[in-house]
Amino acid sequence: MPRIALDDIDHALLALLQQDSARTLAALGELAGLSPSAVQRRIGRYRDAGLIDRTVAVLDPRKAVDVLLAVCTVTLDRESVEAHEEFRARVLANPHVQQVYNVSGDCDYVVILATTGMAHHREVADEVLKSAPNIRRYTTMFVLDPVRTTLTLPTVEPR
Amino acid sequence: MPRIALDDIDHALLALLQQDSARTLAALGELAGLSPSAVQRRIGRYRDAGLIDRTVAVLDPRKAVDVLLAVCTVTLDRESVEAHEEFRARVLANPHVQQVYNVSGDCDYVVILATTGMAHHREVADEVLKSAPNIRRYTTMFVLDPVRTTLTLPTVEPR
DNA sequence: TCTGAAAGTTTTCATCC
DNA sequence: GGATGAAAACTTTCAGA
Repeated sequence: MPRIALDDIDHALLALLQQDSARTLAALGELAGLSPSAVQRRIGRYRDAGLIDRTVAVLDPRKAVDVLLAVCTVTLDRESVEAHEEFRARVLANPHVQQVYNVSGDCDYVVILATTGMAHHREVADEVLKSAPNIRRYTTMFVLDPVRTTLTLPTVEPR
Repeated sequence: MPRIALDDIDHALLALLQQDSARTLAALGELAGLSPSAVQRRIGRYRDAGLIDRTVAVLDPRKAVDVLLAVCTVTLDRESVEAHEEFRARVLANPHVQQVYNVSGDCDYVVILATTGMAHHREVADEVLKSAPNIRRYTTMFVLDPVRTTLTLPTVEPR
């Protein structure tokens, strides 16, 4: 699965697909200046290369009832490979762990938890963070307002 | 646009759609135990209620070339409504601001920036955070590994 | 190798029960 | 909620640049 070379049209298509993937091949072709079949071929290429990981419905966290989001920072006990692996396996096993980033800086991981309320949050946080091994400390910031929630990535701008 | 009552099948459908929205109505019906037309009606209801905000393609940040993610915490100068509004307008105007959360706790906002490299990051961070008004301080944690990146929300579990 | 077009298939949509 | 027919979209194939 080699790296895929992207031209200007690819960047346009990927931007469009990240905004709204429900458009038809014809509509995408119109916007990108390409025929529907050409658009389909390119999208197939993105999928085959793993560049497009999946297509999903995004819920509005303000509309979903009883959603509680929390941003947690996590510092591990020690920088051993085993501690990292154990931590990753544990958070990845929990479907309410929405996002996990291994970071450099003040902490080792930033984790976003998505639960259905404070009771649920305590349950998940306890299992994943509080009563878990290898964790030196963690902080919790509850989300008051999810101002923007996207996963949009830039594709390299052509020069 | 009233709040929508969800039953067990709705929760199953919403979970499925958040995992993979490319499935056909027939496939969804099979999994949820419903006819294709009933599935279509329910999905239409989610859209009308704004519960499903949009459908998007998700890129793999590890496969996308030259993607640099950073998690920033931001503390505003003062807790005035104007300062918050000014900050929100500025970050929302920038497409490389991937996520923004207003939080309670150690800081006021958690921001995730998605750029095409360090030069680009500096440019965006400078515009949005460094040379911006109303910001008392901010921290930057660069992402070494995006272990999990989803926007999956739980829908309330039926009792 | 990539594009565009046409034929054949599947899915979706709207209306009915 | 389920079923049917019409419309639309997608997939495949093929020929040209």
